Amino acid sequence: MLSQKISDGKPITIYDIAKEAGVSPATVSRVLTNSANVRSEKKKKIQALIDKYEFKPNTLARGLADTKTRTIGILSADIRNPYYASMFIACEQAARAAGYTAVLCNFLGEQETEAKLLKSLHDQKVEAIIQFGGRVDDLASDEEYVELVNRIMATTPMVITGKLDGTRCHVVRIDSMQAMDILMEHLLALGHERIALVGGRRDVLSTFEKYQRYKQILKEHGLPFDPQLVPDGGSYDVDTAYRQMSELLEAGVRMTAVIAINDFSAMGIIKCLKERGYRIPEDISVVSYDNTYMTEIAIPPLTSVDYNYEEYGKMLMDTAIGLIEGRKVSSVQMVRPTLVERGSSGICKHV
Amino acid sequence: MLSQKISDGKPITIYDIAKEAGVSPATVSRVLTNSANVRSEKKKKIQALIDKYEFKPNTLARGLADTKTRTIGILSADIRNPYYASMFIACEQAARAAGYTAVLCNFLGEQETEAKLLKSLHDQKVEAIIQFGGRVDDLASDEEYVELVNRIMATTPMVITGKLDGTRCHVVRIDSMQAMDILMEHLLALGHERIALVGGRRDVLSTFEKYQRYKQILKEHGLPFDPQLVPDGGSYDVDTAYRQMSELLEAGVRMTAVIAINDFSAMGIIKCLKERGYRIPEDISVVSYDNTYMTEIAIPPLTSVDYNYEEYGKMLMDTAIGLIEGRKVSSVQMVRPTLVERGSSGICKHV
DNA sequence: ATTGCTTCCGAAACCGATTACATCCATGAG
DNA sequence: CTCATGGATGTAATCGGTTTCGGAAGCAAT
Repeated sequence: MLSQKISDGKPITIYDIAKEAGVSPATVSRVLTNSANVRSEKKKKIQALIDKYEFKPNTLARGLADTKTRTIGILSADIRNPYYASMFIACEQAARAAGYTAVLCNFLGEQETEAKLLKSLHDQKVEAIIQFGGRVDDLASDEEYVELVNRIMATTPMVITGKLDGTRCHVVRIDSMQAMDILMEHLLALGHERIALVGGRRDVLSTFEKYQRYKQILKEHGLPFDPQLVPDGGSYDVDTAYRQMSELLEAGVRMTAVIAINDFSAMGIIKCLKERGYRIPEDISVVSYDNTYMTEIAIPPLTSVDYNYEEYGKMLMDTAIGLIEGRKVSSVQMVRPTLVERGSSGICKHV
Repeated sequence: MLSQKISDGKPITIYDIAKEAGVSPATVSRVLTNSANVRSEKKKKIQALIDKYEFKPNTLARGLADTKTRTIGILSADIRNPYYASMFIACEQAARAAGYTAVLCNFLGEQETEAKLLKSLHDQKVEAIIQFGGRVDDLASDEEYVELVNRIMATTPMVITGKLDGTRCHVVRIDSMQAMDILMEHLLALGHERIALVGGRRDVLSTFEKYQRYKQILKEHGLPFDPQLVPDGGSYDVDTAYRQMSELLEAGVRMTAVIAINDFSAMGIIKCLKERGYRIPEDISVVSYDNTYMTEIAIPPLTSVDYNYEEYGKMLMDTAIGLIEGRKVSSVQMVRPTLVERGSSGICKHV
């Protein structure tokens, strides 16, 4: 019924199985790990006992013996962000499927904690570390952090979602350029030409890339670039976007569509627009990135770019496990974003 | 700089420290665990070496030796729910502060996975298990699950957020009655008398209690109870609440306020009301439970009952750790909810 | 100096697995 | 009929700590 003999005092060990089967512990271990041939008659007998007692070898003892913890550390900025939560879930599933355990640590945006937890994961002897959020997503590498990561990587492979120049971290990230292409194509096709880009900080890699791509696309389409449409120094939360949008409108900047850097920002933008009597999408279209459940909550529902979290998380984890198990893994992989059209974007009527 | 000698091949062991300090490994262990007196002179010397090499005892070896993993399992329904995410963060912090590691598992609402993960946590030899969501929150206990939990509890204490009759699980939960009191008091004070209760299923303990308390409060105030105002068989998501609310309105049920079972439901309700031209709170007030960040996103911002997640998570973890360390812990503890007033509730004008 | 207590500390057992090495046996080749 | 060969298995070392046990050292009182 239940794993191990729980009601007894001491749990079953490999020795108990060995004794009852009339073999040595080594042989039991061999069938447990399938590491060597065992006469099929004995093998069956041993297996029967393992099943009978639902014997599970002690993780610690095993780990100590073969120096493998079968554990992967996940360093996350803040799991309360639905974006990270979705990725974690995918990682967790992938890990479990491969026989690993994922250990989650949140540093809550604090750089000191970020470093501390990274060390701590390493000390716990996780076999690989996946990090999303924090200094691995910044445009410029933090020297101190690079040094730390490099020391850790001497023994433990790391997979990150951004970049960290000066390290050999494996990277699995979203193709931000393409993410911008998708939204711009969508909006341009609807006839929009004055498109604002609100939220985010350009010292974050993905945000910077979107900004660059935004300019490039305009140029490719022969459209003018108006710096007023792309305020920097925002953030990724509702309030900041609300404020930024207010400033834009108060400055008299005209636009027919807004690209929000994420769904939170979009919510702030929508709030601001509605308060001022704008209709969405009739007067102004709003689109965003992340495709979290907020998109369904918004009125109207929000057109957003989905980052395919399941696939993303699985790629992160598969990469980590691949590195652990010595498989060849490409050092940079891209996740393809996809557009999810909803009611917040529509034809531009101001042309 | 960095924990352990990372760049070297082999990490430092207690033997290395012992040798360099000219003492036995046992003595080093004693200062490490502070388990016995060591002449202060030697102690200092040993401590200096520990600091110098940033030596961290191998977790697995230590765990194997003293049969303590210093790990606490957290079984969660789905961390993507911001409610659970906040609780997990609080648990994680409390665990870390006490020298434990929290291991998170999500069963995503699947009962089979729920049981499997519970067993798996036990097999991993976590020292205690905290569960939120799933069958521990149901009104009626699932027999099969009770049996499983009882076997696990023979060796591993469990702390849950609801109840599980037939087990000795420790309980830390929200005072649902009080949570209802708070909202009803708030609405009654504003003059509302026809108050709908939308969302949730009454086979969930907390929802059932709220429903019961709702009726009781009406009675205490001499107000009539109209079953039409309290549809059952809902859920905790946006869409279901949206549908339920639509049905209510189409059936011609009149009301001046709606209590949503959680913020998600509230969002569905608001959406429904707005689509039909109702103004909030002028025509109908909407209030809810959970006080997640959705409350700030809503237009108008949502009056909601906060469950004090930090305190809640910390209580859960402190209880778990207390049980592990053999302290006396009361078997049922209640978390006090608090009201957060925002713009979605206002004076009843229909009197 | 002897006795009696503590206090301090080292040797060795132990936690529960994996695995290197040695041994044994069976089999097919010569 | 022997010998080489290789598969199956057991013995024992090992992983890196903690902990029991008992001896040695320190100190006060006699």
